[in-house]
Amino acid sequence: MLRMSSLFLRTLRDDPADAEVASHKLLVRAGYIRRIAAGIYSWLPLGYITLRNIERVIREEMDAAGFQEVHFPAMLPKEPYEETNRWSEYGPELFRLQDRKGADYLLGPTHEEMFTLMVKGEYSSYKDLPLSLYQIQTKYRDEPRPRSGIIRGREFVMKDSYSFDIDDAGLDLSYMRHRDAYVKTFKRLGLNYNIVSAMAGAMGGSKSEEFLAPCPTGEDTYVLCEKCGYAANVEAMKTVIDAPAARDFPALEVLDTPNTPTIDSLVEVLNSQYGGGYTGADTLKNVMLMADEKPIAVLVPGDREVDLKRLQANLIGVTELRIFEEEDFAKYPKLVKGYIGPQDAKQFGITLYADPRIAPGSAWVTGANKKNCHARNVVNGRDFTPDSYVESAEVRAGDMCPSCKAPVIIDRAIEIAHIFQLGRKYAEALNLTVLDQNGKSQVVTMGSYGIGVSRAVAAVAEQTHDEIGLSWPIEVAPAKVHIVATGKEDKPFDVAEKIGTELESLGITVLLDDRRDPSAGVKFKDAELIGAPIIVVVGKALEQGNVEIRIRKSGEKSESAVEGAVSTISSMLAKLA
RNA sequence: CGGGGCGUAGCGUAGUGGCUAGCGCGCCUGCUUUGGGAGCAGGAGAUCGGGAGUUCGAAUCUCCCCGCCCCGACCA
Repeated sequence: MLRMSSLFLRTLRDDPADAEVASHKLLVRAGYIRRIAAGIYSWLPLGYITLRNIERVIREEMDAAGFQEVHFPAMLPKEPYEETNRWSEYGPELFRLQDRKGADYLLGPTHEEMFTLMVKGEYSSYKDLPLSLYQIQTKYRDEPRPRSGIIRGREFVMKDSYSFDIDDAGLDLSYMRHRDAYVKTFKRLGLNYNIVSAMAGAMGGSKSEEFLAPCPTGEDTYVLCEKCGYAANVEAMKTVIDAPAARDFPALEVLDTPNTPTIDSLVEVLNSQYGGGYTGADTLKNVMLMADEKPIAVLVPGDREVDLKRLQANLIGVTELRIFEEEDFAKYPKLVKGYIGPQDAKQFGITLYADPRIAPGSAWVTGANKKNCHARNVVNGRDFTPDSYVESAEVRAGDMCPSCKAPVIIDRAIEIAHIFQLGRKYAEALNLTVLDQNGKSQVVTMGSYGIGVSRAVAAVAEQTHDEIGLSWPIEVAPAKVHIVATGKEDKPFDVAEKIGTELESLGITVLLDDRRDPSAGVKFKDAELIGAPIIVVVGKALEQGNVEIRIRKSGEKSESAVEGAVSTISSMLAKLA
């Protein structure tokens, strides 16, 4: 039983000056965490219990799914990461250090290499697979900008699992087993979340999903269809548009449009000189980019920006993408800045990509590749032909849901987990193979599955707190019941002690406020700030032989006879679970 | 890395060249109080982020450095 009289805890009346988001403010005020350096936090007793509760739930679900826990060091030698090239690819985000001999080490940002090598060291037959291993470990990433307290730290706790299979069908199965385990885990943690399709991207896998906990202070934006439940990362959002009606457009016509280097200025001139009714959406923006130092043009509707992240995620095989700079324009003098059109892309030696919104057969107003001139009735398929289509235009609220065509919303969320099918990238790089039935060597295929454990503490706090403090779900709370004894007599303290002891004997964790000095008000405020799901007040009601039971979340209050209090509380807890 | 803001006691803060750096919370002692962050009295606690400089005199002005927060870039 935790006792407030001796608990290492100091709650704060004021919000810390360096905190912005609710979880950060409240976790500091309630004495759960303290900042040590940017993105690096210490856990005080209440915080550490909470963190371990989340770990416990995760561990139980992992074990129940048949995954086995192992543990790696946080400090690792450079060599495995050199073999997969990540020693250099990870860049400045990797914490590096040297031993006394000058040998290079790193603090693990993620452990694919180590798991791969561990399995390689032990197993060599298809009969050993499938296998899933996991660990709960402190990770280190020197983030360019740690933020929001514990939500994005440079040191954080992560549960990472890896699956090993002989073939793709096995990987699919392992993936689904992890996905199911995550669904169970987050239900127990009381988190609201959406499972969102994501881009496997640089990790080189085929399938990837993120578990996003919606919350206004989240740093990830994603697309959600409230009608059918479709959810996708902005990068992975598929564009659907109604196919344009087939019709014959008049021949391409070059217009005199002086001083119209921007879409806005163009629309204004079009409407004043060439008949009204034009909007930005009728124009075609031709954005010049360098993809691995090769020029490409990306076509998007004039009223939308190119979303570089989205483009990059969908441009397979391109590692460096940047917008054209002055010197690039200097190398391609035929490109007239502000008046570029796709008509002459082939002639200029530029690869032409189009967003799916630039549908075949659609007609546009676009640059005429001549200063102060634009062209209209520029038809896709007649006057220009994209080399390929790629999702590149920004996604907006109101865009059509790809599965049910209802307008989608854009929502913010905290990424609490990411699962993906890695495939054979690491197994190949580190030569993890097993012999198959025919005695032939096969490269193992892998999946990788992460949960941000310390981040989950913040995510739960974000989703469950209210104006007066934290308010934990039962499985997460540092104590399920917070008993407050008030008054100056011994009796309430004795009764509180007795109820606490009985609850603990039933396996119900208790935080007992047995402090004699602070006034009742102080104790109530602290209890509300700390956020145990049930607050029991032993005080005034004792005159009638009662204790007061409060549900933290709903604010609901009731009284119960002292004798029946323990069973009342335990059945209330069962109902809250 | 670009832009903005900040750094004074454990926490929140006042103090734009002049006396011993002020206040609130918290902490200690005593008395009173005890169901919504109590009252009175007394007390401890500060290299004013660090260094250099200007000045008779620097928390305050100048320069350099360090750290922190926010927006952006970036980010399994």
